[in-house]
Amino acid sequence: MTASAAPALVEGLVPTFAALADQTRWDILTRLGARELSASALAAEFPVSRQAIAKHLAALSGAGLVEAVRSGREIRYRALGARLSEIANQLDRIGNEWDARLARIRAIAERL
Amino acid sequence: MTASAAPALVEGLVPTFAALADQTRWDILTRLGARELSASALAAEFPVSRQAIAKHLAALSGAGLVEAVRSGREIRYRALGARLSEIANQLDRIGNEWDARLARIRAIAERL
DNA sequence: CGCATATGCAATCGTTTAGTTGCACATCCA
DNA sequence: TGGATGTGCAACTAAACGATTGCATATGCG
Repeated sequence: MTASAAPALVEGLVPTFAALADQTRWDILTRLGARELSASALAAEFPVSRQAIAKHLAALSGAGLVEAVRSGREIRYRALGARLSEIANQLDRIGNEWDARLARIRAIAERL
Repeated sequence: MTASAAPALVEGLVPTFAALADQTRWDILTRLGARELSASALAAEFPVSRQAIAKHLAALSGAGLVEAVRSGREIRYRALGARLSEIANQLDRIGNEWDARLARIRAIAERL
C-alpha cells in the first residue's frame, strides 16, 4: 500500500465541496433536510429571488445532494443524506492516512 | 430531539469547504499528506508560482487543514488529518439525520 | 560581509459565480 | 377559456477568487 493519499479518488470530490462551500446552499439543504419543498416555496423563505434558489438547487442536484420530485406543475426537492455520508467516509479515510503517516514518523523519531 | 439539522453547527464548516473546493489545494494537501514541505519546495513541483502556493497554504492553514513548522529560514507544512476527520463526523451525522427523517416519512406512508 | 535562498506584501488581471431583472412557457383550476 | 401559479432561459452586474509580477525583508552560509 502506497502512502500517496488517493489523488484520483479526491478528483470527483472537488465539485461537491464547491457545492457545499456556500452558506445559502447549506441553508437550503438544512431546510430540505427537514421538509420537502419546491423552488418557489423556498424562495418565499429566503431573502433571495426564486431564480437564485433555482441555480442553487441545480448546483446541489449536480452534486447529488438533493433529489427532485415532480408533482404536477411543481417540483419538490429533498436532501439526500447518502451522498453526504459517502463524502464523510472518504474524508475520514484520507484523514486517517495522513495521521497514520505522521504517527509512523514520530514513532521512528522516538527511537533515536 | 428536533429535526432542524444543526444550522448553527454547519456555519463554521462553510469556510472549510471553500478551502477544499479547489483541485490545486487538494494536490497540495495530498503532497503534504505524504511528506512535509515548504512553500518553495511545493512551488517547484507545481505549475504555479510560489505566491500562488503561499496563498493556498494560508487558506488551508486558516481552515485548520495544515500546520506550519518553522525551521530556520524555511517553513514546512504538514497535512492535518484530524481536521478532516472532524468534518467527516459532522457530515455523517447530518446525512444520517436527513435520511432518518426520510425513513420515518416512508414508514408512515407505508402504513396507509 | 555579501550572496543565495526563503518568505511576505501589494497591485493588477482574467475568470468564475452569486445575484438580479425580464420574459417565455407550462400547468392547474374556477 | 382565462387567470394565477410554477418553472426555464438569457443577459447583465458586482464581488470573490486564482494567479501573476515586482519588490521588500529575513535568514543561512562561504
